Amino acid sequence: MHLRQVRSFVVVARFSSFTRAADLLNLTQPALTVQIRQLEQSLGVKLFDRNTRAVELTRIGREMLPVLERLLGEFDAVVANAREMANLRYGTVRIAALPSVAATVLPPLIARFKERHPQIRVVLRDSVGERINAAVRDEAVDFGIGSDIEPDAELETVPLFEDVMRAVVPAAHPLADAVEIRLDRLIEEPLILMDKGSSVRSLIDRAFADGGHLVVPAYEVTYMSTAVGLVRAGLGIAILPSTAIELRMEAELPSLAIGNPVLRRPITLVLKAGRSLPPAAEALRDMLTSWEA
Amino acid sequence: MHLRQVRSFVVVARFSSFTRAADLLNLTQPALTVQIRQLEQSLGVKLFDRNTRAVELTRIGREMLPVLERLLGEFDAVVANAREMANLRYGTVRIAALPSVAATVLPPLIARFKERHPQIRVVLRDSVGERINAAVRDEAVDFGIGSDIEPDAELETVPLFEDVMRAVVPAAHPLADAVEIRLDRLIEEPLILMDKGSSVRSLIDRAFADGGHLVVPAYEVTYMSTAVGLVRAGLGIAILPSTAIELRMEAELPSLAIGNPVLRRPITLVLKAGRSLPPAAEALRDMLTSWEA
DNA sequence: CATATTCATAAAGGAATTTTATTACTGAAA
DNA sequence: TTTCAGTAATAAAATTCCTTTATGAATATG
Repeated sequence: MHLRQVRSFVVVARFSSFTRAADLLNLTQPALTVQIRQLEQSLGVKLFDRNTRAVELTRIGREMLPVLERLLGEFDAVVANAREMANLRYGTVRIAALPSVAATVLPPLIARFKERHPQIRVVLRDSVGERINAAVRDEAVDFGIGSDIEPDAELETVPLFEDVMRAVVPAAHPLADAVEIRLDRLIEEPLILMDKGSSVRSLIDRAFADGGHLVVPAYEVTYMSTAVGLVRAGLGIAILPSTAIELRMEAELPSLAIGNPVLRRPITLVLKAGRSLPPAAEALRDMLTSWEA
Repeated sequence: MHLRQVRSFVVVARFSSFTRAADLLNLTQPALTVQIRQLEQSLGVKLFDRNTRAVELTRIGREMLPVLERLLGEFDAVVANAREMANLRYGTVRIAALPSVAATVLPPLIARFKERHPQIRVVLRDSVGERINAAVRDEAVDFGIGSDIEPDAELETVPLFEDVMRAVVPAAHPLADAVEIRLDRLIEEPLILMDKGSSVRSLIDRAFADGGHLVVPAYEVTYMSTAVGLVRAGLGIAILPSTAIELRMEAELPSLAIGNPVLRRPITLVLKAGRSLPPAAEALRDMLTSWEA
């Protein structure tokens, strides 16, 4: 049985006429006659009683019509649904991102995306690096945004931008007017750092270790806003990603570039290798990769 | 979208392999590749991520698989259902018949039919002549069995057999040993006749009228069994169709042929003109027309 | 590094479907 | 009753579509 035949059956039944049905279907009448005959043969039952003057459903045809019509409608709905996904008029994008990115870079991007594609749902999950990779691996998310991804055959990474660390100092601090500070100079100050396990912290620990230092932070916090609060209270200097600083504090607190070495954190897109994305996710990814910060 | 493509989709998904799926579908692998590509194009979305080493559903493919599988199953169920009807393994036959026929000739016939086709349901409705025709006309029944059908463009009739009227007399009646009786001789007896409106009664009234007589029955009954009861009580002579007498009373009561004129009632099959019958109804009709009483 | 396996592609062949042209039938009108 | 108009069925030709054959490209395995 072919769907085309079923479609023809429904139209012939509706019009009680092969000629008019053929018109609507953009077919010639003999083609339609053949289609109905084939459908009847594949079902083994007559669907229409027809002569040159009238076409009428048989009892069995009458019984089958609503059933087949419903099934046809469901098929069409599936197709329509798929096409809406293809046209970005329906769908969901699932992302896992580092909290710093999820809180700063992504919101305006997602806002622009929603503006363009209001019917697409975006699910954003903030997680630490390792969980991002895991989520991408089991396809719990369409893609992830992380940092410092170790090479993994299952994962494919695309560099997005580099996040440079800056030192955030209290307004009253003697360094407040400086432009840049060397990393080893910071060791003398009470430091406010992110928890161990965060990608920002690993980067800082590694940099200090490379310089022969061991950091003992004055405060360890989970959220960047806490770090900012501690700085504002004059309790120490925080080392935070520049994206977060630019977006969240504006001119409120002074921040200094860190030199020698510059602390860079590459922010990368994480994709499951060899897997295509749903159209909506692809569109968002494209906006992300072509994005000028 | 074609059902064939959907079928292929399901099989490829099940096997995660074009080659093995093609095997199962009795196709070559390139043909299958083309089918899946076409399906993807008609839907506008990728269903599989594939390389030469692995075939895996995309997220959208994974979402669509159960839906399409269900729809495919429903289609197959419709086809299977139709084929079972064609093979007389499922279906219903609806008949409207005169009460005398419904009570006597049909039961053994239906019994034989059910023996041969146990899964077919037979719905038998007993009605008077006019209602039989109406039921056939609006296709409330597949066919009818009546008598004395006036020509009607919408109806087609097939003679089945002739029902001959006989006089049923009480065992103690002086005529009990006779073989035949003339119709005009019956007028002298107390007669037990069916209600006006029944086809048996019309036949009798007409016959008497032709002979210049007006019948005034001693009893008018609705059911033949009532008539038989009255005869058994010695209250009169009943004029009943021979089929009914043979089948229901056996040797219990004597009955006489009626001569000059013989009262015949043609029993005919009534069909809606130009309409085909469902397979089950056709089978029962065939048994009926080829039946030796 | 070679090999075997697997999916993709292109061209040729074959199958199925559609169109064109015609016939046969039916109901309505002359 | 006959004719006419309209309709579905049929047959053959043309076309479209699909499948196969042959081959290529990619990748994991030994």
